[in-house]
Amino acid sequence: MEPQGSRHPGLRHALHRRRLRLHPTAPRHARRHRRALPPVALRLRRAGRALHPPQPPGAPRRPLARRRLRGDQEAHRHHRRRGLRALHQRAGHARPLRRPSRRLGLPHLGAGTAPQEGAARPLPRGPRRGALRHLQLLGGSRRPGPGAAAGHHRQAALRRPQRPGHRRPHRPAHRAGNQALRGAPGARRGAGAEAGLRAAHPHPQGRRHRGHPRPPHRHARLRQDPHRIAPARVPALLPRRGARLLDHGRRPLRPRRSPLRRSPLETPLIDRDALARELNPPQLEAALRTDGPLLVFAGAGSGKTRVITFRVAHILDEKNIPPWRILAVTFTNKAAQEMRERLHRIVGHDRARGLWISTFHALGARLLRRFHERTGLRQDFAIYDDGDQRSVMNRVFDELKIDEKFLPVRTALGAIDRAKQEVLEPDDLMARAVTLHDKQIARAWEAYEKHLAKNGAVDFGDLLSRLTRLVERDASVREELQEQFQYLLVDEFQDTNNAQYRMLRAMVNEHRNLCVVGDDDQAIYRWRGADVRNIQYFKRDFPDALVVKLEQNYRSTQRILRAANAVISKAQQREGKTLFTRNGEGAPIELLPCEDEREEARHIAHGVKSTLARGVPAREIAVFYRIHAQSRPLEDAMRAANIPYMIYGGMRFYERAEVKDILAYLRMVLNPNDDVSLLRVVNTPARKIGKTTLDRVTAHATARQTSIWKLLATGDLPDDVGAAARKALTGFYRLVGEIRREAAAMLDRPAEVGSLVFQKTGYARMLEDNKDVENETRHENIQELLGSMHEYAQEADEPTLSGYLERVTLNEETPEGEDSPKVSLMTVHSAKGLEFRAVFIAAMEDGMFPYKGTELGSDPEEMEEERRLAYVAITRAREQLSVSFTRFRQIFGQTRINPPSRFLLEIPPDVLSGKVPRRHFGEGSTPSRESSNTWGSGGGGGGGGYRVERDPVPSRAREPEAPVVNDGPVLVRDNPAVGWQRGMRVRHMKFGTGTVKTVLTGAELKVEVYFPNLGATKTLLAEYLQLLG
DNA sequence: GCGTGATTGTTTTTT
DNA sequence: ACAATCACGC
Ligand SMILES: Nc1ncnc2c1ncn2[C@@H]1O[C@H](COP(=O)(O)OP(=O)(O)OP(=O)(O)O)[C@@H](O)[C@H]1O
Repeated sequence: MEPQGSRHPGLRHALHRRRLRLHPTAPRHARRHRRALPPVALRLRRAGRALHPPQPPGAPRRPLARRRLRGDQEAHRHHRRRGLRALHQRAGHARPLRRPSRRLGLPHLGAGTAPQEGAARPLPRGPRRGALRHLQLLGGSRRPGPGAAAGHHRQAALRRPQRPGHRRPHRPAHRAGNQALRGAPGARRGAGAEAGLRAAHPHPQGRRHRGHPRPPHRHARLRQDPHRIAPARVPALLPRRGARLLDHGRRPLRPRRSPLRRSPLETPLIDRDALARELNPPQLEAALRTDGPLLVFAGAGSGKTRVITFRVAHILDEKNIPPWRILAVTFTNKAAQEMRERLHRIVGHDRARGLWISTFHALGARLLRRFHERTGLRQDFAIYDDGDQRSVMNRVFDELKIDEKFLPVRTALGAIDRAKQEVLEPDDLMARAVTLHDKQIARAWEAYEKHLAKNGAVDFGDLLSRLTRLVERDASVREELQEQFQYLLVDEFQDTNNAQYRMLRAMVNEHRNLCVVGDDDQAIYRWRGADVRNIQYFKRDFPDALVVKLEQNYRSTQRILRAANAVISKAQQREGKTLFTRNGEGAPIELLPCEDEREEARHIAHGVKSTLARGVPAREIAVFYRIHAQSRPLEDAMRAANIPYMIYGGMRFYERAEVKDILAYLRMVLNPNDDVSLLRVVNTPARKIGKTTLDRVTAHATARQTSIWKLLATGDLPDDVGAAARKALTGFYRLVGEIRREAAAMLDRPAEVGSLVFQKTGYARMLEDNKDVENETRHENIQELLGSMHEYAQEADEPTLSGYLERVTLNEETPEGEDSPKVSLMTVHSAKGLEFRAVFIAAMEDGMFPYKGTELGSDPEEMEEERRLAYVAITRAREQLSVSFTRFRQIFGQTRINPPSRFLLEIPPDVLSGKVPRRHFGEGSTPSRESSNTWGSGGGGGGGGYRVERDPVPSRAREPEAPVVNDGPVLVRDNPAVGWQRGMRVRHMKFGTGTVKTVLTGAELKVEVYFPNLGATKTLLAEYLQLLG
């Protein structure tokens, strides 16, 4: 297998690079340059959006009149008025997807047979769709894409191996849930994982399992079942949510993947019987009680999302409510995507079309565009990301002469963001400002808003606060929305903030059909302003709400659940809930003690390999870490082990300078008054427009209360701008003007505009002139960007440049999915809501996970959130969970020595494969090199533990650059304080007593010590410290 | 105006 | 470790 990896949105994808033949840089070669400029052979593809659901093959595009759904009529009028301008969000449009008609290797789904929400099914395999699409592209029904990018795309597609269609067993492959591993679900029912749980339910045997009666003891099942379904034959064994990740969110666009998609008519309606089959009694109640307020309050894996999806299905199918009257929202893109996907699966693409399923932010963007004239925004307003915000704020600070030392820009922006979460305005902040600091913030905010307005932009926070304010204050908007949205549903409600909750409350109409679903134990976004108390507020505000509790977990093994429950039970404030499972005991949770993070990564890679060897498909395996910075060694190890993996988040593709440059030009195409974008690119490529000139022009623009562009247009430049600079500025003005004129006719083809920009601005030339590897990479990245635009244009209903830019800033762009399954690497935060058969959690150490809250005097709430995060992490696992921790960890340029996570110590020993050592060095025992892998009690313990053979060659971490790691034990032996570690009490002759915060290694052993009486942390040589107690 | 080398922070998690 | 910013010299 080819090593491959990808990062999304900033994808690293070596294999793909090769396929694309964009350039021959070998991954290894490329990697060398990653530091400076990660080589990104990003293959972004426009992901499926429920907002723009596809149409089945051959389905005629619905007539405009019908597609133009109520709520968007107004927007549509605008659209007409303004031509093709920036109208990209409308319900219910679909571009016909060209794909082969499929035959289904499925038993007939009888009427009334509810499709399994989470269940994947065997699918017929036609030619690869991606390839097909491209072939058709070549066929020329579409205009040729932009230059090289499109060409590469096409060629790449052509070159990609075309696997022959696989034969699928003629039975619905249920998801390989922990239960039901043998009893194939009833064909009749098309049921999923829970099939095995229902004694009453018939169990027609799958071919493979014929003759294996369901074992009487569920217990034994997990461990015993040797009959894992071979992954290769059952691609349908997708992780429920992981599927989205790995299948790259295009599922909704891929009807052929769904067995339900033979034709819309064959997607069975979700009638009461179907519901009753698919849901347990409390779930059923929650799904059926469509009217009035409802709170589903339940632990992880209890089927909350399932309730939402079936409830929507029920509203659609039984109550015949048109889809555009149903709004389902959550906080993260992933959760939204998940709902969307599941809904499409159970209800079919056709009936799901037009549902409003989105994140709060995307909803904000969509509605603000629809009502833009009520808020004084342009319809195609830009959305500013962090960097843009910072650059606006820098300018404001210059203007107001605020000293960054006194008030860091990030502090100001943070305060503003928080204020926006509370739907406040600058005046409110000013009114409650006490200190000069507060006042400066309020002043800065005011100026900041002026700049946004002038630039025709909003920031992330605005998407929420402006919409909330609008709905709360503008009666006509409110009425319109209340009229439109008859049913509101919120997933992950515990992670909503004030603005979001208020938005919901304002949008709900007199019927109050608001269903919220959440789990206080999974509240992990407090740091972003989310407030779990919204659950309480909901009960207060809707006292007659039906509260449904779900207590059965359908996801995890007994052991995993016990571990999770143990960790969360120690949480300070929680409502408390029961959560049990009828699933099997499962394998012990495997402990992987490691020397350092490289070894840890190798162990994990090894573990992943064995898991794969056991037949668990790659897409059912995930590695979690607390922070992105941990991903690198993991990636390296995966690559070294030839494990296909995919990584999420981290350094984003769209944050790369060259990409942002092009995007900035594109924003200028839409709105040249966008000073932020202008300043970004005015001298890129270099045009001899220097800082001095720009400072002057900027100041002038501020003084004139106008945009830089307008100054250029009128020639109203400050006197002290010299002739050369003037000329350069005029040149830039002309250039952008020309581009804009040319682009005007192709705003519906973003990639062409992108290509135009790339060429005309001289950006392409700049990269070609100096052909070093970095520039090649940049070039490649831009090609990828163009490729993603092209994809977007192909798959969006109504592609617009503004629509593309919005997708990018809202992070909705998802990575291209090769069909090859991949192991997922992601942060725990991104994992929320997903589930995997096998999960590896890295760095379970105090100081890494929990990452925060371990220091003296830190907010206890931080630790609480870490705990909940640990709960989330553990509960993602269905069958197998491995946790690792290291003795030495190099992170942020330091080597730290952390004890194993306190959360591990709280897990009952009987669910673990071994003992968790309390600290790294046992009393008196100086770990020697050869025993370094067996400190603690090693991973031997219960079944499933494996030992990773020691690398005969010393790992790089132990080579010269980190001699202390090598000699660690020796140094430690030299010092009476055996084994320094965090949390130790020490005395220093000057500073008194303190607590060890961090153990650093270098030429000498240093530690960071916090001295409470000083209120400060000092870095000291360990030899000056005396160990207490 | 531009390129360089030094310095200085900064590194959680997401929209 | 690393990026972004700054100071300096051409
Ligand atoms: N009644 C049921 N019968 C069979 N399977 C079920 C049932 N309810 C839920 N499941 C399955 O259990 C798993 C967890 O469900 P779901 O994701 O909806 O839970 P959740 O409460 O949203 O979890 P989380 O809070 O962790 O996001 C899914 O695979 C789902 O299909």
